[in-house]
Amino acid sequence: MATIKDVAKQAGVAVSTASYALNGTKKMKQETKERVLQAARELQYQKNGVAMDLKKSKTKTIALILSDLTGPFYSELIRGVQEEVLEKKYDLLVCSSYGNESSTAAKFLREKRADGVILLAHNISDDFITESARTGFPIIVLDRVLPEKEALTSITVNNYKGGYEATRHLLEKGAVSAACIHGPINSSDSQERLSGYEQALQDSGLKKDSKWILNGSFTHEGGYQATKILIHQGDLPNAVFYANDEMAIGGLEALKESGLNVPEDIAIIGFDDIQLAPYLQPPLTTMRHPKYEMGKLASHVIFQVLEGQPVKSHYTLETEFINRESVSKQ
Amino acid sequence: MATIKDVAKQAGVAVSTASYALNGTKKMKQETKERVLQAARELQYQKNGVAMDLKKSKTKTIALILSDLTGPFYSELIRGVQEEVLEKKYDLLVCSSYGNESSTAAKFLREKRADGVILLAHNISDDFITESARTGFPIIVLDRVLPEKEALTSITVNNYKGGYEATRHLLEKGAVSAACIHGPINSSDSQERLSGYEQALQDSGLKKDSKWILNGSFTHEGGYQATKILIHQGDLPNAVFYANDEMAIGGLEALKESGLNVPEDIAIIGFDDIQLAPYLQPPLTTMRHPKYEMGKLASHVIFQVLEGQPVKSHYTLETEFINRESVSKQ
DNA sequence: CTGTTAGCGCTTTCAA
DNA sequence: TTGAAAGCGCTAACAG
Repeated sequence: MATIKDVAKQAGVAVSTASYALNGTKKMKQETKERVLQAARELQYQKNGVAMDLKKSKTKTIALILSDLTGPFYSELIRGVQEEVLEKKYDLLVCSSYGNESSTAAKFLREKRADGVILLAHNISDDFITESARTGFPIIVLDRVLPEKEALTSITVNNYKGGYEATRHLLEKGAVSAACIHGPINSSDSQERLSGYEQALQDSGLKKDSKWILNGSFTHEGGYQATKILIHQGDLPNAVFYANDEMAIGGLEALKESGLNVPEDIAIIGFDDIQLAPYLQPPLTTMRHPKYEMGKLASHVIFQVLEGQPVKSHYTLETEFINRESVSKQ
Repeated sequence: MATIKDVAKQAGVAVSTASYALNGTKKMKQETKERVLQAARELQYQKNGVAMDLKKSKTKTIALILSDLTGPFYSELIRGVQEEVLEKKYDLLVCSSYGNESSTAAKFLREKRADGVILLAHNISDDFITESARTGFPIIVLDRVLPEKEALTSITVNNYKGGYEATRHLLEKGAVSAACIHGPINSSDSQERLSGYEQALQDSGLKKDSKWILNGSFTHEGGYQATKILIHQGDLPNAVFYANDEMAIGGLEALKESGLNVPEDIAIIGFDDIQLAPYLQPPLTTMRHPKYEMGKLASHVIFQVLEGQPVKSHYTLETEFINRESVSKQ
C-alpha cells in the first residue's frame, strides 16, 4: 500500500508538497502538482483516513447507535438524522449496540471514533452513557431522560400524553371498555404510554382491569399473541390501545382470523404511525411519533454542541393524533 | 482530554507500562497495574481508537454500505452479516452511499477506515468499486457481477431463474395472461427478473405485451400506481408478477380498492419474501430471496480473504418458491 | 517487570 | 513555491 511518502519520493518532492498537491489546498506551481498527481496515480495511492483523523483530532463523523438495525420504526429517524449530518458535510455511521457494553457501540462511545453520538439503545446503561459524555464529545439520548451533564442531551416524546389521548379517543368514540397491549417492561416509552392509558381510564371513571392489560413486546408476533389471548378470554373489550403499530398489525391479524370486524366489532388504535399504517385494512388510526423530527432535532443539537452553542439538557416532542378508520369510519 | 501520556505521568510510570496495564496484556506487578488504572480513572482517561488503528494498521471493522439504510429488505441481510462479523470479534458499521461517490461510502472504500467492505449500492459505479479493491482490502459486491480482480468478489442471486419460476407458477395455476411490474431499469436485479418473466411467457407460447410491463420502481407507492394503470387500461391480465414484495403490497392495495379479489379475480406473486409477506391478506405467494444467507456468505467470504484463503470470484445463490395464497388457495 | 524509543501516515507550522 | 520537521496518541520491539 503506497503512502504519501512513496508518492513524494516518486514525484521527487517533499511529503508536505505532496500533501498540498493531493488536497488541492494552497497555490502551487501547476507542474509540480501534476507531477505529484501523476505519481499518485501510478502508485495507486489511496490516502489513509485514519492517519488523517488522528492528525486532525477530528473524524467529521457522527455515529448513530441503535439497539436494532432493523425494523420499520428506524427508517424515518435515520432519514432525519442523515439529512442534517450530510448537510454539515459530516458522515453518518450507523451501528448496533448488540452485545451491550462490549459492542461496537462502546467503541464509538469510548474511543473517539466519531465526533458525537446519537443513541437509541435501551441495552446501554445510564451510567455507561453518562461516563462517556465529555466536553467536546456530545451524546444525544433518544429514549430516556438522564441527569444533567455537560455534553449530554435527552430528547424524548411525550409518551404519557400520547397514551392518554389515544385512550381518550377510544372512549369518546363510544367504547366503554378498552384493553392495552403494551411493550417491554424495561422500556420507559412503553411504561409511559401505559400510564397515559390508565389515567385516561380513570378520568372516565373506568377502573383498569388487569386481564385487559397484556404484554406484546412491541413486536408483530407479540401483538398477535396478546390479541389471541384477549379473544380466548371470552370477554372482549370494545376497543384496544396498542402501544405501537407493529403490535397493532399483529392484533389486526388475530382479530380478522376470529371473524371480528374492525372497527364495527372492536375499535383499535396504534402508536408511532409507521409507514405501513395507512395501507392496512382498515387504515390504522394511531398516535404519530415524530421520528423524522426527532432525528432532525438530534442532529441539529449535536452540531450546536460541536459548535459551542448552548443547548437545553432535555427536549420533549409531542405526538400527533392521526385519524383513520380503525376506531370509527367517518 | 487525557492521553496515555498523562496517565503514565500521573502514575509515575512509562507510557509503555501504562499501555500494558490498560490493555491487560503482559504480566506485571499487580501494584503498578493498580496505580495506572487508578490514574486513568482519576483523569477520566479514554483511549483514542483512531491512534490505535493507525498504529496497528488494522481497524477490526467491516463496513456494510447500502444505498438506502431503510426498508424491510435490508433487515435480514444486516442480521446475516452482523452475526458473522461479531463472531469474529470485528465491528460492523453500516453506512449509506447517498451522495454517490462523494458519500460516506467513498470514505470507506478509499480511505482504509475499515478492513473490508460489503456493498449493496447501485449508485456506486463499477469502476469506482474496481479501483477501490486492492490486495488486503476485500470488497464483496452483492448486486452485480464485476470483472475478475483480486480481493473483489461478487455474490448474486439467480434472479433470472426466480423470475422464470414465478411466472411459470402463475401460468401453471391457470393464468393465460400475466403482467410484470418491474423495478428501476438500472437495477440488474430487476432486469434479470424481467428477463425470466419474458422467457417463461415465451416458453408457454405467450407473446409479451408492453402494455402489461410496467415500472414500479421497487417501491410500495410505485407498485400501487403501476397497478392502478393496469386497472385503468381496462384489459386486465389473469395474473401479475411483481418483481419485489413491496410493489406487490402496493398492488394488492390498488386491487382491493377496485373491488378485485386476490386470487379469485387476479393472481399475484411477489419476489423477496419480506417479513410482512405472510401477514398480508391474502398471504403473499413469492420467490424468497436468500437475504440472510447472502449476508452470512458475504461476511464469511470477506474473512476468508482477510485470512488469505482462496475464494471464488463469483457466488450465486438460488431463490426459493414460497407457496401461500395469493395465486391460488390450496 | 519496566523504561526508552521508533514509528503508523498524515497535516501544518516555520523556514528557506 | 517548496522542504524540513514536529507531533497527533498509541503499540511493541528492545534494552535494561
